[in-house]
Amino acid sequence: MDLSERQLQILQAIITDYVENAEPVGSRSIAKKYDLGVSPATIRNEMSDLEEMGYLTHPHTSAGRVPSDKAYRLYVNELMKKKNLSAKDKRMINERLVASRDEFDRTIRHAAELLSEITHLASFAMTPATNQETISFIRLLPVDERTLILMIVGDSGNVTNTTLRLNSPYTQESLDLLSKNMTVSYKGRTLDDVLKNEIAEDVGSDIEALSQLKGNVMPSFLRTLEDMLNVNLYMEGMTNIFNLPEYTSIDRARDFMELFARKDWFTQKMLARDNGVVVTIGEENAVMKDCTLITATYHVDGKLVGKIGVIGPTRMKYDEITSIMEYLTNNLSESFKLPGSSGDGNAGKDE
Amino acid sequence: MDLSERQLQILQAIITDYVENAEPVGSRSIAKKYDLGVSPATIRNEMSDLEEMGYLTHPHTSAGRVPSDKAYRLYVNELMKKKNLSAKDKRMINERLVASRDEFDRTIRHAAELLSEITHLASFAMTPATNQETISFIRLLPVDERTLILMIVGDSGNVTNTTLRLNSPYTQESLDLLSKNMTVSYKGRTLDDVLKNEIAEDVGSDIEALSQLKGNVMPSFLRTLEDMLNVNLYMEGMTNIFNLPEYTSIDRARDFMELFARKDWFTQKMLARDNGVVVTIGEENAVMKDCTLITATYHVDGKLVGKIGVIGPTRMKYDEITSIMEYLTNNLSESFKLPGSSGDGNAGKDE
DNA sequence: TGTTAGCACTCGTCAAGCGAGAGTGCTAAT
DNA sequence: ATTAGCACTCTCGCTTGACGAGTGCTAACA
Repeated sequence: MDLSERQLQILQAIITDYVENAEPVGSRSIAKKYDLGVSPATIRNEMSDLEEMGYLTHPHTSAGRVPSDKAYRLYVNELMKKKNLSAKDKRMINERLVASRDEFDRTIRHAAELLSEITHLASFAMTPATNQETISFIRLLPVDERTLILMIVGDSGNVTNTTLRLNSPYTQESLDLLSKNMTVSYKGRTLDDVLKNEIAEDVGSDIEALSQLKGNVMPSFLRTLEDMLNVNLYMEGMTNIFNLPEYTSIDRARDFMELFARKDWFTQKMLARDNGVVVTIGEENAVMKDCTLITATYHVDGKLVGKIGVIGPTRMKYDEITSIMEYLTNNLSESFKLPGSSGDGNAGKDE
Repeated sequence: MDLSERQLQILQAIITDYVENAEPVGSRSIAKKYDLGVSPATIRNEMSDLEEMGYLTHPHTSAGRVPSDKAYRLYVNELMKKKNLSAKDKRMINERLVASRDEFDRTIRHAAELLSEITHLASFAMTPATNQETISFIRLLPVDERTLILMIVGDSGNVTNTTLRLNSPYTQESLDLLSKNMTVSYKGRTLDDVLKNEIAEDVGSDIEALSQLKGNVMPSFLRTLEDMLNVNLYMEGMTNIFNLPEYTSIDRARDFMELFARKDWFTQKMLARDNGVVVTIGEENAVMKDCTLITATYHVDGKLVGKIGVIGPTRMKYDEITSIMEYLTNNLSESFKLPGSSGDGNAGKDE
């Protein structure tokens, strides 16, 4: 059963008012503030119907109405109009977001800070998931007779390296051989794949020196792969929620803060979300049943996908926040194109 | 004016009781629980004197007494007896603290987790400050015609490296030359020194190619030094404080949580503290005036110094917590000795 | 038939008042 | 110097009553 035009207007008014004031809104105040051309009594009747349909709830008999998750969902899907960023917010992002590929993590973290500053909510940002990245080549570089650098180059140009110190000296030949050896074995395979299957694989080799070197290198190799796979999560502005009336109860505040302590879990949940701007409201979301979570994705070289997000009470300015996040992720994606590339981010890439 | 034996006993009893129950303690309950052989009235008189001397305070006329910062200070300095770790805590540390030099940061973080789990308070751990570390040598390693690895080796064996991608190709000779060049310039100088003075120094060189390469490398070099200097701070168990009666007020809880958001500032404050086990109570400490902060130091190779710490209300079990921290830092220091070294951690080190 | 005015009713909040309980501080007796 | 006794103070929990906000229903109206 569809809602009438008037019901939609009333619902919209209630949502607007409640988002603003965080207090149950009554029929009279709607009639006064929003010019709907009907009396409070009529509004009351409509409200009663809306409540029956599940769009509104009632804290207690004589309180005003509060929008339900379902109402917000309707609002986000149908009623919400795209909002233009305020000049102030736009300027803030343009001036303060100094994105640089070289300092990837710092940029990401910065974006999260900015996001929480603008929205006055808690926010986070994650570096891209790299489990679909494939290995281009592996190289071992000599440092001194017992020290070497292990370098892994991924297909998106992602380069990671670690320094290893062995218990015994190695030879230059075995180093070169192992480099080739490993490159042949792993080239084109995804990090995920290698990490999961490599433990079982045999390390054996004909040449004694090589075999020994490989035995020394493999643990570091696997650990480095793991590091490459790790998604970094930065959470910012968690304490912002203390300013919101819904978090004056210690218990809710505590629950919220627990997110901080469960970063790994949270990261997993966020990785599982779809790309693009995604809004999950209240019960819809698996993280905090009484919060709304909005995530958006940015791209690196038009390929790898990272996420940023905002967490707050279901009562939030959906239109503004989604616009801000869209703008911000577009900016990030633009900054993270390969240098010199113009279009899809694949030009100028050759190994 | 010194305290009498009886006054000390009473003070001790009040502290013990208050630490346990978090409620103002009255004369009657002390007389009952602790066998001091005097009546409540006598205790009342003594309490009154103790209050006059500043060891106790009075929330209001008809409440019991609460120990002041000064009382805790006296307790920590004079009254407190070293406590043996409970077998349970000892076992927990021994079993769960898998310290490994290779995964330094993870170990440190783990230590913080453990500490907050045992003490049920908020805790933190910092990686060592490296500002006194000196540079041993610098090396540039070729990867492909535009990519190279910059490696900086410190005197304590600390190795850091970054991958650089240049806009234009470089030559092998200029690479070798620059490596030597930089090593000569920076060998023996502290990271701090180089970082502070290098921006001013002239990049100029006779050879054009070298000069250009150097211009490309220097920014990364400086940034990498900065990374080496950065102390990592891990905070754990912040939400533990929600279980304490002193943090049922949202405002205090918020103030506490703000620490999370001010990690840089916090790190600076912690670096400024003395080594060893340091207890600062309430007003004594510059971080949170109504908290107690206990820090302790661990050593790496008997040289670099990192810190772990506990933050909580002034009402805490000083004896237990200091013992735990001492035990934990000893364990860490032991684990972070150079492999193969026995005594001062300087054997087996040769470049 | 949809809309509205009127009114009784419900519920939460706030302030005031009261009694109980805990603890002190003083005084006088030991 | 210590202690028993007692008046006094203050908090806490409970109840009460007034007030305000808001609803839901009914009857009148266009």
